[in-house]
Amino acid sequence: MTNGNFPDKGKKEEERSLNFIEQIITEDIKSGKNEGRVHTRFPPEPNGYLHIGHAKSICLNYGLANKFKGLYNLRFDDTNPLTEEVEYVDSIMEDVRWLGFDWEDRLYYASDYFEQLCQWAEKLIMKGKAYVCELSSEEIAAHKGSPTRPGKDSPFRNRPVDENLDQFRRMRKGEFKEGEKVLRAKIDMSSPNMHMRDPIVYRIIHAHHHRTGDKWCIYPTYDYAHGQSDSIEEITHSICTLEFEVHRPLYDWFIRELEIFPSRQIEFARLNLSYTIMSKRKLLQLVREGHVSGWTDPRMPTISGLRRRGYTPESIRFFADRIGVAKRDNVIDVALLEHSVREDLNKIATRVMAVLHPVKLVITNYPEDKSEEVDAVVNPEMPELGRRKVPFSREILIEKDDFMEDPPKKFFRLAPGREVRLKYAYIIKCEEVVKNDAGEITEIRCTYDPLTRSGLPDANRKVKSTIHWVSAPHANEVEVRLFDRLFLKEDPDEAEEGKDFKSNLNPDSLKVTKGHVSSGIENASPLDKFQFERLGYFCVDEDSTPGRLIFNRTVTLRDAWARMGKNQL
RNA sequence: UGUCCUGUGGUGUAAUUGGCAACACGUCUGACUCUGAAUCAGAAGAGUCCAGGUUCGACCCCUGGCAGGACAACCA
Repeated sequence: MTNGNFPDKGKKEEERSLNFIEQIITEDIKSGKNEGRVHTRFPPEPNGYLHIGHAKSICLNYGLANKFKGLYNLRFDDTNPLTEEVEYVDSIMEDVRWLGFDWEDRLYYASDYFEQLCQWAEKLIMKGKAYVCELSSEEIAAHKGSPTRPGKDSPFRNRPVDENLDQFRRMRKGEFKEGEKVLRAKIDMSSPNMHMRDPIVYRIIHAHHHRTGDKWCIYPTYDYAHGQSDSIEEITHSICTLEFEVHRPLYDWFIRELEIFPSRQIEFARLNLSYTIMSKRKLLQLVREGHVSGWTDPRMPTISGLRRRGYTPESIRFFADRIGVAKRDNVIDVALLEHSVREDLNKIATRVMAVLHPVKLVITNYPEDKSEEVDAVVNPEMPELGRRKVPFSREILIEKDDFMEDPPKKFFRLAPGREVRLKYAYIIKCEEVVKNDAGEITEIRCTYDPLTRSGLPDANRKVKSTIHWVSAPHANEVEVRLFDRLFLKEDPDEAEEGKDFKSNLNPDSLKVTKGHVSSGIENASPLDKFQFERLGYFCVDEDSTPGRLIFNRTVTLRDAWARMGKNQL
């Protein structure tokens, strides 16, 4: 895995200062902790698709291991059979692999550790550090107190060890109903840290698990399973997001009581992106309620959505690298993500001319029966890819926006009496505008100067701008999906009273239109990336059929003209 | 009226035994241009949450505030 298109990255890596996690690891190595070994892991729960926030975590974990010549594991945190599915397991593996990370033979599941976890639970019981509690979930909550009020002991707290052991084994055998009993760690009901108030270790769930089937009816909770899984895999640095900071004393408590390998938990601030939601729950809601076409909808911040949108793994890794790692809450400007793709796509995307909002242009002094081929570059950033022929004829289509009947001073595209260069072809001059009864422009009539054909010795007369075009009789018709941000507000959760994030959904986040493309896309297949010159980057969608290509707009090009308009408002 | 975490340009991240704040995105100029892209050159923008203290000197150390966030799921 390289960042070939981002040359500054690898070069400056040495000089770049370390983030706080790298500093911790550096110190650990220096002090000889874990014999200098570094082993990280990415532990997704298979209850949804991975999103760009996960990408940050994946790049962090795998990047750390790479940097310190260590190892990384992929581990599914599958301790809740109610919400987890194989569909998610599969998508997660695909996404991590696509991002460019290879876990080799280190693919694990927390569910593989259920037996060990259960043995350790018995160990806690025998040490008098865990007990079976028969309070209802409401009663347990009530006994828990609040952050500012201490809790009360459960009446089952001082059960004898034998009884606890017997009860727990009967829980495992399936003798009880869900919610009837739980196993709790015996710590401190008056701890200022809520997580230390006799947290639940095992609960009864009579449900089919995607991997263990019906073997188990008791399942470990996150707090109990996660740290122990880290320990079993001898993870040295267990990196997670900030909300688990308050769990760390409990994480350490289990490891200490069980006397097992001491993994160390380190927390960092999760990624937030402007105009984007990152909550799996809310993303699921968008999917279920049909606001998007699914988890892979190109407007979704999911890895699979971004992939379908036309993002490259390189661009996402570059982005993850740029945003940094720290502990303070942050909101990254979505413009940085867009900058990341543009930077990569500029270098790799094949150039093609396409007109999305066409208006007919007739070159009146061009012979009616003639057509020719002009010479175009495949990608100016990679001249070695060679050149391509583009058909040209008397009738072409140009972008509506590239013509103005009564242009302001700053507009230097086509207008009556003005000259403009047709990219790769001739300089033309607008002579006449034809309108229909409604006053709409139906045709622009121009003359061309045959001596200005690109490549000719006298072709380089200065004109104010160059526009793209498509020969009307040769145009390939395609479907184009123009995406815009899914939410109108920078913080989608900022909604009016009684409304939620969905009230900020952008009604125009998807516009479907017909595109007319010149040659160059004949052999395109899904995920192929193009730049439609002067418009943006586009990617072939998987919904394409042999007869009809569908293009997704990944991002527009930066557009100084559009920005001028924005500033005037 | 708890515990823990965090506070540096618009945004994000730096400043590594304390030496008057750097980089990226964004913004704005200008050059170049057969993509109003890319590229190149440049500019504006923070005096580091506040108040004390230690020190020749503090973003960095100490004290006290203030602000924001996390924690009361048999979710992870």
